[in-house]
Amino acid sequence: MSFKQEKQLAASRARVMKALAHPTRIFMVELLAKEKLSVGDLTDAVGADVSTVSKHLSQLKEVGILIAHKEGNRVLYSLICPCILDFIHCIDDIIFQDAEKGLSCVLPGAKIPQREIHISCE
Amino acid sequence: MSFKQEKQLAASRARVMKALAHPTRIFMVELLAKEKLSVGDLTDAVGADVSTVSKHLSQLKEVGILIAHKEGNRVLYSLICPCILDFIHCIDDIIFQDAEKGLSCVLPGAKIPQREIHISCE
DNA sequence: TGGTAATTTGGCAAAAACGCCAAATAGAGT
DNA sequence: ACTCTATTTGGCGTTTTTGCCAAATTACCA
Repeated sequence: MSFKQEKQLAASRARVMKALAHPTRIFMVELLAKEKLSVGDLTDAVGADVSTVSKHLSQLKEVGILIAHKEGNRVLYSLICPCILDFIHCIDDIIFQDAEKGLSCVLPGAKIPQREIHISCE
Repeated sequence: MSFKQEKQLAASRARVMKALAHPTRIFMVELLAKEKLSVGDLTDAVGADVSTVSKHLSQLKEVGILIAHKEGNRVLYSLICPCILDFIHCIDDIIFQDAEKGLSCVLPGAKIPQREIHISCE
């Protein structure tokens, strides 16, 4: 792969990564891993302005993480690729490690939910 | 887990995610997955200002993705948690999907490198 | 057709991220 | 101590992201 192509790939990856790089958006992705939810549902769940939530969802849809379909009055969002969850849980390993080193900012005492499939971090 | 704790966890996750959400930083992480490299090595590899590269590396170190150790004159960085790679490759699934839908911005013809362990997307 | 609820869009001000320069720091060799 | 190389840090202008408001859009229902 050429240098230019490698850069391009990194840019694509960063684009997707960036869509996930926000507390509210990560939170919503996790909720959507369990079930389809409407914009209103998510707005209630995360406690932010509807328009803000809508824009966050657009970003996630834009990069292909979420898909939307209308159901009557509402728009239901759902997670396209469940592997995103493994993804997030891999991050948890890092957070956990950080916590052990006193580096992190996880709330002391907060338990990071266990996952079934563990991608071990050495 | 309380609402506040969930928010906190999402914030921690976003913090790590954000560190990865940059083309240059992702690129460097991938290089570092293969071998330890110095700031100078990476600067040459990515083609950016040294100070910029140094700051990018700091960010990755800050959140516990990289570790640094001095070797004589230089500072060698290396990847702490190899699962980051699975992580990145999961993103590739999304990019690939996007490409199929004509949504993405991957260079046409660019082959996304195959990985051994496939976390399938549905 | 008018009204209402759900969602998206445009706009804008505040905050954060970026990248380069110049200056400071740290180590190796002379 | 002096120099050279490697790296980090401070500063600063530019760009991007964020979040709220108000206005527009869409679908349902009377």
